[in-house]
Amino acid sequence: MRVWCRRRPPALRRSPAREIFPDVADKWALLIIEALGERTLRFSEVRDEVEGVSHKMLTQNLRMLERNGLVERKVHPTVPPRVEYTLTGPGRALRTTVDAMCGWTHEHLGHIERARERFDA
Amino acid sequence: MRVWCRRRPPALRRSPAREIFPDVADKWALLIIEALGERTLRFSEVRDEVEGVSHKMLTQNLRMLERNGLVERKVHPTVPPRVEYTLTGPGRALRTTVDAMCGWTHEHLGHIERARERFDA
DNA sequence: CTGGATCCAGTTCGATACTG
DNA sequence: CAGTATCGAACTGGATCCAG
Repeated sequence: MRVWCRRRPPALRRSPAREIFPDVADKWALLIIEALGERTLRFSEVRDEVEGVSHKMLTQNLRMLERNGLVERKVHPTVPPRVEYTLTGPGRALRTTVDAMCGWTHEHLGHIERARERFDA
Repeated sequence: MRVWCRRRPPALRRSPAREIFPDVADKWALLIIEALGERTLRFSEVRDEVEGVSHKMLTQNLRMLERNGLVERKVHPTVPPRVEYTLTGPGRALRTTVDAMCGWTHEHLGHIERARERFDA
């Protein structure tokens, strides 16, 4: 298994990875992954954790993440149904990079806000 | 300056960081940041580097990145005009996390493709 | 509770044309 | 070359309703 994190990864141009990228570089996808973290959450719990996500967006994105093997979906055959979502190994690996991105956001919040003020003037 | 990368960053819910996040967690924004890297590129060079980006998307996103202080825009008053884009400090910091995400994509490409086949069946 | 389907308002995006 | 403006097609996403 190649470890790309050490050196600069290859360009995304014309790469098959480029086809994956849009699924991953998406606001809702990343927020859902971040919300799940190490936990196992029910559909409604994820919805409560991810501020502002609509029912539709949540199902769509959870389905997409499941399709890509980032999230495991476990259905309990009860009534009412209970469906639980958990990050898979690769999903958790991606989460660490999302964490870094969230960390970056918090760290540079001030810089960004100042830059915006300057720009908007 | 708090360093969030060590521990898990705070939740994005109801945070001012959450307002920044959509700008950053965007396909074109991340691809542009990745394309710039440590280099200084002209508008047309960025366009050539970022596969499939339209003129309009590129201007919009470069403007947005500039507004957020992630990219510096330098105009040379020549004719024809020459405009160069470079990542700022925070921009370069973000790029390292984007690198990690690209690395993750390459590393887990196989897993994702297999998961997709399974799911689509 | 979970989730699929439908409708449609609003947005996005690409193409095109035009400016300095 | 870089950038803006405009237009229409395509898509997105939210609301709603129904089903298991």
